[in-house]
Amino acid sequence: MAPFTNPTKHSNFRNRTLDEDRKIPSEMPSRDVYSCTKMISSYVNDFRLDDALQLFDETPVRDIVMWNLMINGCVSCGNLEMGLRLFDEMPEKNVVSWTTMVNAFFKYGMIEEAKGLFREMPVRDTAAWNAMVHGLFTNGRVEEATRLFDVMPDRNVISWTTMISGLDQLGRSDEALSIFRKMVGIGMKPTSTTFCSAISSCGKVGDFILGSRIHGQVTKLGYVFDTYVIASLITFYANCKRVEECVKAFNEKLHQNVVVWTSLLTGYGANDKHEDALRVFGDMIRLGIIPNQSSFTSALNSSREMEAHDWGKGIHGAAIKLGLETDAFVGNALVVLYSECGNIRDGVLSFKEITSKNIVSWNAIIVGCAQHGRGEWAISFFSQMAKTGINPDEITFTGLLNSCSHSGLLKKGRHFFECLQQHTTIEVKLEHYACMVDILCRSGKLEEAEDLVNSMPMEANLSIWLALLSGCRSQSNLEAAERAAKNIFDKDPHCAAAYVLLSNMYAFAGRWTDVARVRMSMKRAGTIKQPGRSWVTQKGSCHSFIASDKSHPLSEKIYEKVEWLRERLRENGYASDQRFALHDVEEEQKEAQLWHHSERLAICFALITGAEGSSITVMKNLRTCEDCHSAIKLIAKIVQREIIVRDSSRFHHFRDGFCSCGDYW
DNA sequence: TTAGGGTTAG
Repeated sequence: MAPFTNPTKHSNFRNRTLDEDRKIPSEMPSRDVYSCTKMISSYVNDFRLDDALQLFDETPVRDIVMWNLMINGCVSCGNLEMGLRLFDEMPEKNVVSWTTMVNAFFKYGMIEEAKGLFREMPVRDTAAWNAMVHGLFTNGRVEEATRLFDVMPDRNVISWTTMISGLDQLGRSDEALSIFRKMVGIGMKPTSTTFCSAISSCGKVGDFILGSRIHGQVTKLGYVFDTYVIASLITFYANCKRVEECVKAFNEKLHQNVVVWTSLLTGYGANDKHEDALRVFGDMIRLGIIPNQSSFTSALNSSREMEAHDWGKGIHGAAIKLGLETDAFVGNALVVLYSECGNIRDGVLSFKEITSKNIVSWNAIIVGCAQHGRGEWAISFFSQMAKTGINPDEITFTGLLNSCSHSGLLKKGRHFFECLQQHTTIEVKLEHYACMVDILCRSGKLEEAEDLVNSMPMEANLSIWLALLSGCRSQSNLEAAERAAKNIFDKDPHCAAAYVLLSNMYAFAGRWTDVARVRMSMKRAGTIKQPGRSWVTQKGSCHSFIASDKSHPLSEKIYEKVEWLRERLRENGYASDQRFALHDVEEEQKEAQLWHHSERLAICFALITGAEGSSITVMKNLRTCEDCHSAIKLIAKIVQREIIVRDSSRFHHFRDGFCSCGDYW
């Protein structure tokens, strides 16, 4: 070890490792309290509590600063008990010691203990009062915090800022802004911290005028280069849908701060500019700014919005390298990304990686399984969730009921609905009724479904009546369908889905006069049927098709593939179900029409462009027709590829001549 | 220039 001329006074600890430093005090004849305190502080910052405590124990002379630091160190390293023991043992306590302990209790959610300690304090300064107000806010006690602020003897700028940020963070940004106005009114000068919270509030309530005015003020005061202020400004402009202003605020200087970058990334996402968001994410990585949990969450959400499965997978890889895939926010985003991009297997794997699963994680996986018709998986996840002690909420039940509907689980569906109504305090909402109606309809219990709609405690909405109407279609019950349709048209005379369902039902029954009548009323109502559209996303580009579409650059090859498949299917004895063509045309034309449905064009596009043997994912805006459903089962078998189709309500996994929905959708 | 109180993205 290098000799020291005067290690006590002049040792320079910079450029040394903690362990090198560690040797110094024990070799010194009399330890300097100041340097030991500094060392303890370093250990604590590195979460090396044992080393900190050892040094603390070995130090013969300990002043109150060291005691206070050690208490705080125990608490911030997660050992409240030790902190409390030191607090009890310390020979003399000052106001800082008491405040440190009050904060410790709040940190662990021990509100009553914190309040008790505050009452016992022999002396309370403004910082102690501020700690109380802040602690109450962070534990959700808005009213108590406000009351305390009202009665505290002195208020400084920190007291006011605590109020503003506390209210803002608990969703009461309008009240936060009135406190801000009051503060300015009495002549109290806000600091950059105050401005941050006020700007955040402006964004949440959409007060563009006040936010811009504050922006002017912070510029004048020279706070505009403060990273906190910049990040708040970017988010404020994003919330106000002023993306250009976000970019302007960001471009004020070259940033190295991850939060500022993430604000921009998230801001783009919040304004549906997902490509820009992902570009920002790429720039961050190129510039060596290490993305954190939030950056990953936003980037994954943007990938999901773009249905860019391959990009999402790349971002997932980057998250794994940083060990962030186990984080709940990142993990939840991954589960939703994968399941919405048709890849429920990776959704489940990502879910399993999450270390601390929260209600959002459980809901994400249950809803994901529901969308993919994996009812049994969803129910099994639900039982696992119950074992962890996390209580289900209304989303969990929507997911469960949807699972039962998409997997045809009538008994389980009834059980969960009854459970929701009788054994929870969760409010039964319209969507729960819609799911139950769906379950009953799809199990052939049309009458019971109608009874349920008629006996509901609230008025049925459009989607409930539509669920019933769809049920009537699959049961071919025209009479009940007409009743449901009447209720729909009473509410919305423009409902395209209802016109289409009804007219298809008449066409099915060969009642062409009624078909014409429905089409006529649809025309009179000025309603236009939404055209069926299917698309495939590759490397962030969306290739979209409508029926008989010839606009794609690869159109010629796509139609060649269509003909090729048509021939292969015919060889396999496939006969198309021409009831789905639904037009008064020659038989041959009807078949050709079916072959030019958008999903078949999209599948052929994916077949000629995707890698050999890889699975194909197609998204569709409407429900897949039954003929396409049968055809795709065979196509999957012939080309030996998995074909995943997401229609308007769920995912279908076609493989080897079968569909995961079991022809039940 | 070693202890307690307020801030940014999701």
